[in-house]
Amino acid sequence: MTPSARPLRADALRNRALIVDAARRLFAERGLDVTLHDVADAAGVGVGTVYRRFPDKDALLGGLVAAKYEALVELAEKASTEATGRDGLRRYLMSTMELRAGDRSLSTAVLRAAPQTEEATELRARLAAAMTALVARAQAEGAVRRGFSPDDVPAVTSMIGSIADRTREESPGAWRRYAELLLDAVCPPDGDLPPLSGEPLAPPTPGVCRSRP
Amino acid sequence: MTPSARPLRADALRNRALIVDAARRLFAERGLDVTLHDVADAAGVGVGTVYRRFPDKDALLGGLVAAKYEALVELAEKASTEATGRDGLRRYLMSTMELRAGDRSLSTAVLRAAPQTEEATELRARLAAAMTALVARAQAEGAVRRGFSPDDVPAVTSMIGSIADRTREESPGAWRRYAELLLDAVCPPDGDLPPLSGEPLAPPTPGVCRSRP
Amino acid sequence: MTPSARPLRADALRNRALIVDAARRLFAERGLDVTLHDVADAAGVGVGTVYRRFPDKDALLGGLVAAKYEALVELAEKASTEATGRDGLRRYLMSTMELRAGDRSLSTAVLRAAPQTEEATELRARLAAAMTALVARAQAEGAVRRGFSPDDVPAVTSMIGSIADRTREESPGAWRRYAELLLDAVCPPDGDLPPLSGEPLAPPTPGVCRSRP
Amino acid sequence: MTPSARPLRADALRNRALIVDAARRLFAERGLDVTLHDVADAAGVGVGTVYRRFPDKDALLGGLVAAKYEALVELAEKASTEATGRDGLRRYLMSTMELRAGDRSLSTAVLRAAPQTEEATELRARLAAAMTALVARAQAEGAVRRGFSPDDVPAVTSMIGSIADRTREESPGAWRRYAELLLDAVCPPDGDLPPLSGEPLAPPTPGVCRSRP
DNA sequence: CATGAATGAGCGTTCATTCAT
DNA sequence: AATGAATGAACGCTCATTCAT
Repeated sequence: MTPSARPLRADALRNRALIVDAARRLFAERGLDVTLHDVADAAGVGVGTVYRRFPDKDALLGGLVAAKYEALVELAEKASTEATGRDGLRRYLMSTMELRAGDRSLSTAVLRAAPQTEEATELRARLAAAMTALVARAQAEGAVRRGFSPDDVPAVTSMIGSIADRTREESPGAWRRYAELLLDAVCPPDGDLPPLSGEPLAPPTPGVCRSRP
Repeated sequence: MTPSARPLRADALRNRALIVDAARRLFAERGLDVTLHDVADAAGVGVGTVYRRFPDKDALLGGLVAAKYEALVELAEKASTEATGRDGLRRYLMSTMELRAGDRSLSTAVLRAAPQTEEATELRARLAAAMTALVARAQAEGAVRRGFSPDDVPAVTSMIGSIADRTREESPGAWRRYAELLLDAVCPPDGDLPPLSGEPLAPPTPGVCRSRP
Repeated sequence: MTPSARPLRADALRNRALIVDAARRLFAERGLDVTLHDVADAAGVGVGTVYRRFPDKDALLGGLVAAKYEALVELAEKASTEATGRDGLRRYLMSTMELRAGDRSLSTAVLRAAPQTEEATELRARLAAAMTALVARAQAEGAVRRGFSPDDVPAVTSMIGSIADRTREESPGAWRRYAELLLDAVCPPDGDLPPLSGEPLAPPTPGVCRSRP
Repeated sequence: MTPSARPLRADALRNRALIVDAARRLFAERGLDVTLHDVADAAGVGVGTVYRRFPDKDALLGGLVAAKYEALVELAEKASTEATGRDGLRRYLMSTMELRAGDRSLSTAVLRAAPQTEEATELRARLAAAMTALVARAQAEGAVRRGFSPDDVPAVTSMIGSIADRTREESPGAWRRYAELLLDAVCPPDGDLPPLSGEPLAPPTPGVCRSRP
C-alpha cells in the first residue's frame, strides 16, 4: 500500500506534474466544475493521460488535498509561534482565509469534505489539534468571542471564500475588508477597533450584465 | 409596431405571472441549477413560453428582482420604526439575512445583479436610501463598526447565504450562529456580547462520500 | 399508468416512428451494440430526440420488445392451427428461427431477457402457454424427442441465431441447413429423414481476413 | 535485411510465448473483449510488446490458432481409434464441442477464421482430412444424417459454443443437453434415442436486470 | 527491442436553447 | 401567442492503438 511499484518514467512524471499543476490552478480559479478535458488541455495532454494517472475526477481532486492540508497545518503551526494567543489566532485565521481566497476549491475539497485517505485523515487530525490549541490559548486570554469553537473556522473561512469567489475578477482584494470584519468579530484586536479597511463592494451599475454563478 | 413594448395580452400577462411565481419558488428552493423545463412545468406552460418572455435564464432571474426588491424595501422600512438606530440596523440586517437564507437566488438575482428594468432601478434606489438612513442613524449612535457602509450589506448577506445554502439540508438553522457573529461585528448589541448561540457545524466524518458540488 | 397524457403531436409521432423503425432495423442487423447516435443518425434526428422519447437505451430496446413478443405469439397461434401436433411444432420452431435469423437482437432482448413491463410479462405468459400446448400436443403423438421442453425453445432458437448472425453477410440463408438439422432433432418429420438441404458453410480460405465478432 | 522474417532473438521468442499463453488463457476464459492491456499484464510484458509481435487483436488471435488446431487434430486422431465409425464420429464431435465450450475464442480464432500461417494451413488440412475420414467411415455405416458434411462440423460446434458462452456463469454444464441433441441429430446412437439429459435452461424471471450483452 | 505513457474518438447521457407546428 | 419537440455540444469516462523513451 506504499506508493509502491516502480517510480514513473521521467516524461510521465513531468506530465503528471503538468496535470497536477493545471488541476490545482484551474480548480483554484474556477472551482470544482472544471472538466477533466479542461484540465487536460491546460496541461497540454490528452484526456486519456489524465485518466491514466487518476481514476476519476475525485481522485485528481483527492491528489491535491494532501498538499492543501499540509499548507493549512503549516499555517497553524506557524501561527502558534506568535507571542500571544490573540495574535496567533488572528494570524491563523487571516492566513487561512487568504489561502481560501486564492483557491476556489479549498472549501469543497478540504474544509467541508471528509478526508478520503489515511494521509488526509491524519493531517486533518493534526490540523484540528493545532486549531484547538490556537483557540484555547486565545480563549484563555479572553481574546475570543465566547462560544467560538475551532469547528467554526471552516464556516468562517467559507464565508470569506464565497465573497472572494464572487469578486476575484473585478476586485481581487475585496474579500480582505470582510475578512477583517469577521476576524475582529471572532477575536478582536488588542486596542480599539479601527475603521474597516478598504472600500465596500461597489453596487453593480444598472444595465450591465453579470451571468454565471 | 409601436417603437417600444406594447402591453401584453391578458393571457400573456397571466402566463408571465405564472412563470415568475414558479421561478421564484424553484430558484429559492433549489438555487440556480433548476432547468427552465422545471420552471415551465411548475408554471404549467411550455418551455417555449418561458423563452418567449425571457431571452434566457439570466433574464428570468432578472424578472424576479422587482418582487425581491420590494421585500427588501419593506424590511428596511419596517426596521426604521425601531426605537434606536442600533435596533433598527440590527433588525434590518437580521431580517435580510433571514430572507436570503430562505431564498437561494437572492444574491445572484438582486444583491450582486444590476437592476435591468426601470422599476428595479427605482426600487434599488429606494432600498439604498433606506439602508443609508438605517446605517447613518446607527452610526450617529456610535453603534456601528467604523467604516461600515450600506454598500457592505450585500456582501454580509451573501456570506450568510453561502453558509445557509450549504447547510440547508442537514441543519437548516445553522446559519444563525454566523449571522449573529456578523451582526455583532457590524453593529454590536448594547451590553456585553453573549456567547455565540447554537452549535458550530460538525466537521464531516472520514470515509463519507465527496462527489458533486 | 395507461399510455396517458395527451397524444403526441403529428411531427413527434412521425419522428418517434422513424426512431423506432431505425432502431428496429439497426438492432436487427447489428445487434445490441449499436449506439443511440447511430440510431439517431439512421432516423435522421438528433440524439436528444431519441432521449426525449426513450429515457435510455434499454427503454428503447424495451419499446421494441412488445412487438417482438406479439410476433412470436402470433407465430405460435398460427402454428397451432396445423392439422397435426408434429406439423404445428415444426412450423412454430421453423418460423421462430426464421424470425430470429432476421433479427440479431431477438435473443438478447426477448428470448433470454426477463420481461420488463407488464405488457411484456403478459405476452410472455401467453407465449409460454402456446409453446407448452404445441409441445404437449406433438409429444402426445410421439413426435418429439423425449425430454424436450418448451423451455428448450429459446436455446434452440439462439443457436440458430448465432449461426445466422455470423453468416448473414456472406450467405444469408445458410442458417436454414442447421435449422433443419435441429428441427429434425427435436421433432423429426413423419417419414424418413431427407438429406440435409443446402450446402455446408464453406470453410474460410487461407489468407483472407475476417475480423469483428 | 534478409527478404523475409529473420528468426527472433531468444528473449523475443520467450516473450512471444508468454503473450500467446496469456492470450490463450484470457480469450478462452473471457472471450474476445479482453483488452490487450489485460493480455500484456497477464503475460508480464508491456502493451507495446504485444503490438510489436501482433499488429492488432485479430493477429494475436491468429497467433493462437496453431495450438488450437493441434488440439483439434489430436481429438480427431484419438476419435479414429474407436471401434465403429459411429462411435468415432460421436466421440470426435462431443470432444470438439467440449473443447469449444471451454474456450470462448475457439470459434472466432479457428472455426470461422482462415489460417494465416503456413503452419496453420497445414494443420487445417490435416484436420480436414481426419474429419473427412471420420465422417466417411460413419457414413459408410449409415450412421450419419444424410448430406452431413465435414464442413458442417464448425457450424455445429459454434452453435454449442454460443450456448456455452451464455450459460457458463449460471449453469456451466447446460450446453451438454444441446450438444446431445445436436450430436444425435448428426449421428444418432445405435439403439433408441434416450430422453434428453439434464434440464432445459430456466427462463429468466421478470423484473431482473437486462443490461449489456 | 521492450516499455508503458499518451492519444482521442467514441460511449451513454443531459440540458440550455431554438423553431416548426 | 403558446407549445413542446428538436437540437447538438458537452459531460465523465473507456480503450484500441501509437510512439517517445
